[in-house]
Amino acid sequence: MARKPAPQGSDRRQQILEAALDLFAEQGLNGATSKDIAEQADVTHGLIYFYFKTKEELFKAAFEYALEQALDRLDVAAIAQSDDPPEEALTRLLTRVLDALNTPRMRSMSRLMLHTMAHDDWSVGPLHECKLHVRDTIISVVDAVRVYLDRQVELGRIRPVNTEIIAKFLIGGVVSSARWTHAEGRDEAAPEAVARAIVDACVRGLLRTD
Amino acid sequence: MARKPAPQGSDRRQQILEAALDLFAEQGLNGATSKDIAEQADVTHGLIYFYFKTKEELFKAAFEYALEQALDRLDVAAIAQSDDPPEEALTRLLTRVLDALNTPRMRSMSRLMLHTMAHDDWSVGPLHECKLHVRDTIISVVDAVRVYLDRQVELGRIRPVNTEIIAKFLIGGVVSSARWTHAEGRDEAAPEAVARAIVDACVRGLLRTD
Amino acid sequence: MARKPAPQGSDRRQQILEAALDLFAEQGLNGATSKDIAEQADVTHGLIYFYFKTKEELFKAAFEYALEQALDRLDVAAIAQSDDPPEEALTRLLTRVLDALNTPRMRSMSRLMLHTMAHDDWSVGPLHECKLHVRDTIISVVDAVRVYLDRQVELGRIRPVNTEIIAKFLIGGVVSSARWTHAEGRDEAAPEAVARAIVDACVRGLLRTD
Amino acid sequence: MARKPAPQGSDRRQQILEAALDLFAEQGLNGATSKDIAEQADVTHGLIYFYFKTKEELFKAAFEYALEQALDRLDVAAIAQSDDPPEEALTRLLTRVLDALNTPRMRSMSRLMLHTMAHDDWSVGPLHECKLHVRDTIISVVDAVRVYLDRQVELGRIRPVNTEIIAKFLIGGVVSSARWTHAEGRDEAAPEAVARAIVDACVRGLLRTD
DNA sequence: CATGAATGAGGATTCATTCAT
DNA sequence: TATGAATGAATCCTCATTCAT
Repeated sequence: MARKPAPQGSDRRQQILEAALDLFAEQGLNGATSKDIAEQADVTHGLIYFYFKTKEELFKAAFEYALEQALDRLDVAAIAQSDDPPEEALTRLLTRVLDALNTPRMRSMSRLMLHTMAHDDWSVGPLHECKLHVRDTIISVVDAVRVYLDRQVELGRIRPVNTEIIAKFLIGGVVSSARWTHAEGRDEAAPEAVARAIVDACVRGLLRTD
Repeated sequence: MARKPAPQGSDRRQQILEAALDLFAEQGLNGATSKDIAEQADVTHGLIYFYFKTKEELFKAAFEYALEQALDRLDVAAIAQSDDPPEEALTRLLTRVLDALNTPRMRSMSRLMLHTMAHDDWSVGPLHECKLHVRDTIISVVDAVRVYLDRQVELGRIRPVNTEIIAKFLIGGVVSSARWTHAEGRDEAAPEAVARAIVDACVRGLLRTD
Repeated sequence: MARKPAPQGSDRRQQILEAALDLFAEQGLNGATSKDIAEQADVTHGLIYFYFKTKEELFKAAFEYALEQALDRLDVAAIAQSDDPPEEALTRLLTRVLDALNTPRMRSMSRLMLHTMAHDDWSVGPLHECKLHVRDTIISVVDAVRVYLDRQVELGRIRPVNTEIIAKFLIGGVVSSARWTHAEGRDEAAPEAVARAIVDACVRGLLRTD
Repeated sequence: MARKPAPQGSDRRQQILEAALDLFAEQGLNGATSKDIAEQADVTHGLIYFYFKTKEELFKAAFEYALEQALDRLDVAAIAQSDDPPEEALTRLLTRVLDALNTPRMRSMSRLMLHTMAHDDWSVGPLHECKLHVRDTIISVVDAVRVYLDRQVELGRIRPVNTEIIAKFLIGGVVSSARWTHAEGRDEAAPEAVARAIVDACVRGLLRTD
């Protein structure tokens, strides 16, 4: 996931990548046509095939470009290594995820990932690599959370629970609820409030104990 | 140009709907071709257009057909009205959701919903109605959970929390984690164990209190 | 051109014929679909093929049905046999033609004829017969006028001119001008006034002689 | 998927236009398939849609291309401005019209116009524009004749008649008679002889005056 | 007679991809 | 590098026609 040095003189390549990312995210692999992408990138149709062998290659490239940006933003390493107590650390994590998903670019990303994961039959070729890439990315995020939780268990700060399940659940829950809220078109509490509410419930539990 | 009599007791419309559901779910609206659908439905290509005006109309019909089945299975009404204590009621709910998502049909459904929700520009026509339908379905499920939680708050069984956020989070989390687990290809703990782990963590809290 | 006795119980056949006539006239052979015709005839799609072997047969049948009506109305025999002086006889003729072309049915007819004549390659099958039929009809009308003119020449009432050319010219001119006027959407002088103006010019000549 | 270089000095757009003109004229908008047109133009099927957005757009383009040629040939301005006496001027006009209609291209044109005018329901889109174009063209020709006749009336060379009606009648008559004669398949007197006969009759009148 | 489901060939249109320039 | 004309396979959809009921 280290950033490949940009090929020489590749403003155009970059433009195409950005346009592709937007359009693929909005319309899917089939929905976005190479012509549309060229137009949006302000580039001639044929040029796409100078920089990318096929549309699927372009898809993969756009995908990787996006995933890189996303991971940079989330900074999962910091999560895993944090020593802050659960309430703080998790609130920070979920807030960051929610914030990330609120930029248009990341919303595109998120959609792209859905599209990608939803394909049963991309079992070969560039599209298969995409799926693997997405899977790895999700795993790396979930794992970071799991590592953090495991340590907290060791430290005796949280009860011994199935940390893998909980990690998936935390990330998945916050992503889904962000998506749904957006889809509903409702304005909603600020990301941080949401994160705080979720963390409060999960960390302290729902039961009334007083 | 001739006409083969319909095999006894076969409902071609139904066959088409089922085939469409599977293929749309796997490949999306654009990816699944009308020809593929016809083939899978064991029906001639042209017949699709006898029963459905356009591909989008078919998509919508398949969608509604699936959503109905899904809602029947989940039986959201029972959730809302339950008086069981949180631990039991929520475990039952999440187990049911996870179970539901484990049938191929429901997995198709779930994918179909992702595809559908992911489209920003279906703002008119049959596809728009699909989006609304999905949104309504999600809302109805989330609402059932919220209603249940609200009552438990009133009854003093759980702390006063933002029940809307928690409801979304619970449902979203379990759906996402199911999807990811499936995508990883790993076999995993039985749905009920997952549900129990999640409920245990959320209801009692993660913090060590002893 | 004698009227075939209507086949028993053939309201339906009649309905189909009428509907076909309207639609073919408006949209041409290819433009009007058998389904449209069935719908307009208030008859099921399949029934058309009980009464007519193919769409082309139907076209032909509708055509003949229409030509019959048209010829009845024009009563060309009366023209040929008239002994009235040119000014009167021709005014009457042209008026009748213009009147005929003003009913919707006849306007349909006229369009149908245009469509039909315009096809170079209907050289076999029912469509060829249609072309021949139209040609014969036109010839029969033109001939009636020619016969009348010839007689008037014999009688010394009109100068010896090429009566065939003049006959075609008279009929063609009045038909075309009717069509154009209609196409322009302008309201126009009454048919009789038009006929009178034309006849006046042609019969007395355009030159100032006083 | 490859690309053959355009044969030297060939204008594909032009080829398509010419082919479309011929086929539309012969078979109408629906009758002529895009595939046929491509074949006749010696061009691949897909290329049509590179130059023309839709078949209707192509129809319109072919039409306009043809109308332009036609108007150039007829040189209506010269008619309107002529000061020659009626007999000469009109004979020249009608001869030119008849000559024009004798080239295959103009015969195509004439048929195309028939097809076009015959459609009641082209009330929007490119086809509507076609109808308007045809109407304008006819009007411009008829008007040129009318202007000429009006002047001759002023000059006292011809009697005061309804020049609009007569102009339509002259043009319409000569066009129709040309069409019918062609449809009959008969060889016929030379265009000039026909024109002369018609003009002789109309200008001097049919009545015997000696 | 009448129905309407079923068929399959064919039509318009799109689009990924190539390649001469 | 960059262009845009050219290709052809594939797609959605229509429609004349048939036939069991």
